Amino acid sequence: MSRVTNTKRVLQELFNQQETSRADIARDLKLNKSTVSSIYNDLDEQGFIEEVRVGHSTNNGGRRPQMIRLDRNYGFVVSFNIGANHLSSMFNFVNGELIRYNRQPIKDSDILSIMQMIKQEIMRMQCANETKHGLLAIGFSIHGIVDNEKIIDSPFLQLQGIDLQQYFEHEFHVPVVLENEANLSATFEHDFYIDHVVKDLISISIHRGIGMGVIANGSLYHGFRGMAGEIGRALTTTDENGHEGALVKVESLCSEDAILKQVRELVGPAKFKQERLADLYRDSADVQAIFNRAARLLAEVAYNAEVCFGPQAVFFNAAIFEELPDFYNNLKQELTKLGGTIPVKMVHGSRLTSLYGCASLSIHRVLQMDGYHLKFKLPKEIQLAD
Amino acid sequence: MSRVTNTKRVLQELFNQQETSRADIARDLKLNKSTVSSIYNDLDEQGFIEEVRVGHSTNNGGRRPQMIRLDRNYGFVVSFNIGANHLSSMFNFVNGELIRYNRQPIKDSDILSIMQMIKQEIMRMQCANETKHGLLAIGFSIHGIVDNEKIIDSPFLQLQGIDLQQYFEHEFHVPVVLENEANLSATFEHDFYIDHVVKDLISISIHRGIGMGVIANGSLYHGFRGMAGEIGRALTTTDENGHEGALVKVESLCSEDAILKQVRELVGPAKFKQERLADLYRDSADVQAIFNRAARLLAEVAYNAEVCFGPQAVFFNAAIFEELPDFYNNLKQELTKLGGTIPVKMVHGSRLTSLYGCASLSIHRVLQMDGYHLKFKLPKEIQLAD
DNA sequence: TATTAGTTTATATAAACAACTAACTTACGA
DNA sequence: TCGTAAGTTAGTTGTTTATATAAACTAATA
Repeated sequence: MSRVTNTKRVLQELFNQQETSRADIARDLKLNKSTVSSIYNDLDEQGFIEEVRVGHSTNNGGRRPQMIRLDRNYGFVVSFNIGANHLSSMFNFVNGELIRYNRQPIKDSDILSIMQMIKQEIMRMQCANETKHGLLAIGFSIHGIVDNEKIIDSPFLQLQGIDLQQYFEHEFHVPVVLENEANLSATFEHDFYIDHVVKDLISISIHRGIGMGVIANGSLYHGFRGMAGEIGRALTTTDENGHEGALVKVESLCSEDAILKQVRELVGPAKFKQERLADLYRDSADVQAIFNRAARLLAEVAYNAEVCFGPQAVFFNAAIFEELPDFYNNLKQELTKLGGTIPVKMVHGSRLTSLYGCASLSIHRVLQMDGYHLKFKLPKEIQLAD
Repeated sequence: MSRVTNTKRVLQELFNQQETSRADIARDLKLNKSTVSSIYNDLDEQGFIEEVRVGHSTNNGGRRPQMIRLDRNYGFVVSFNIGANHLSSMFNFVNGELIRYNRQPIKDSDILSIMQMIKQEIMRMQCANETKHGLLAIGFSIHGIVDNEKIIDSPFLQLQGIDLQQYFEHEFHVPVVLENEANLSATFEHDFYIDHVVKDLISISIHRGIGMGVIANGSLYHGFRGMAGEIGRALTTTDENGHEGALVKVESLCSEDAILKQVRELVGPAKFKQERLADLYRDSADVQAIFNRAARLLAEVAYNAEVCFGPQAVFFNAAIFEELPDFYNNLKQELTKLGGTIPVKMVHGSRLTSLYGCASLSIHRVLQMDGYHLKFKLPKEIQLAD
């Protein structure tokens, strides 16, 4: 093993254990104590190490270990999600812990003014910075196809030829990472859901469109030209009343946007604005019908994915499920009907998943730990329910 | 880099170039000439190297290189495919080249007598052996679910509790590998179709059942408990005449076995035996209808897979396509109708793909090169057509 | 004579090893 | 109860060993 590899393995150990010691690391990695000691000194010099406390001896006695962990004050990363009406931003310490989450409305959808907001947001945090190295990386959660750090298609955001990565790398002199939103949610579920080792999972995101992120063999799977998991673009027929309908995209029928649009058209814009979605659902069989069809379609899509990938678990990220648990329960029933057998999980706090996933991606990049599994603590704002 | 890694990289280079030289390897791997020289001597001692010819100098002069390649006479591997009526076996040199292919009928389907045949087949080759190390590994192509070298489910072959791996490892003292048939075909397409670099592909096999093998990020994807690609088990409705039918497995409608059974029932056993399948197809609209439905179903399945995985190419391995090209063309049309855009390839010589894939797997195992891409020469008995 | 292939020798890096110090627990005798 | 010896564990400091590189070599060409 080369020095570089061993250093990465020590850093990984430092990251993944709550706290550890040099002796522990040597035992776990089957390295000599002196090797670990040497690498430790390198890492310490770079500011990666925080001494937590002095540990206990065993019952047999012996010198007490100095317990250490990754120093979260090494630096921070920031992630952005440009939504339909809001710009979400999240700052995280290098260990993934939350520093600040913010969600601000976007008045006009002009890309330049959004970029201005992003810049301000970063500069504000840079002023308040108390970490050793400050800003380490910037990440963007993209609602579109991303291949090899390049945005191939961005249906919901007009970029007007602007290269986000290039601009912000020049502005802040740190790496800028771009990744598809569903892929980032999948990354979140893989890296933060660490009670169980899940190396193969799919994560279905339902927001303005529908996307699926895939973790295969413990790492994100992009497919050719980033096309993996583009299930929203799958075609289905609009066969409503028995007679065969036209071929349309799945997401034009059961994305959050599409569903809300159907409900709005059904109940009228006034009532739609006044009442809560849950009330509209409860009181109207017609509204329920819209959701039932969406649930059926989503179940089909999820079932197909389950058969193809044979994952260990399926995750759903959808604010509309949180708002309307009946919708989710309906979907689960439809899935069972089709023959689905894999555990299905629903994320409470789906607004945050792609940002946390983005933080993980940035941190991997900054630490040059791509391909290494870093385990993050599940934030308390997010729950994974059945 | 450690010695072990560098040795593997040199061996990989030796494998993947038709012929090369020490100087070339040093340049390609960016290693020092002396490092390569040292590793070369190790490999030479082990018998991996064959000196081919003395190369040419450049126009500037200079000593001529000694051209070398992997010595195929290092040893051989053997692969078996236990089919419905036949036992296929294939012997390959360590570089993947064919030594012998054999297909013999199985009189009774008793597992013990099949094992006896396998043993004899191997011993016969061991007698004729002229390679340095003889038999290196034994592989089995399994029509069923395999997880982590264990057969989870084998619907077409009654194993009666016999552990193939354990038995043959004890008998011949070489590693025995087990892998799913569709996965092996996918491995073949990945490792032998080397004109284009294809890191993400799916390979659909239609024989007694229907299976899909997946190469993701350049390596075989198994999914949780080997369940990836079990598309034959997907459910579909038997909605024939407008009214909704029962849920049945896809492979119960469009596997080769299922199709032939339907045709036999339609035309009667006598006629089915006498005439060629192509003639039956040409002469009967009813027979065509059976195939058309199968084509539609297969297109659906393939399209779903394409959307989920976003592969660079889709391969079909099916003897029935070779026998009936119209069936395949039909499938391609249906795929286009659904919106498929990915290149589709059909394998001529599909009987051999899983055996060649198995050889690749065994060779990877023997050389301890798992995770390294070894490029094999496409055998002339197999063509990949559009 | 310049150039390239490949080997030999010397040197630097880094991992393992062995022996060390530091700091603890336990057992036991006074 | 105290004190001390024996045993255990953490972590450091030379020393040895493995291995990659660099430099200097030989061999063989245009």
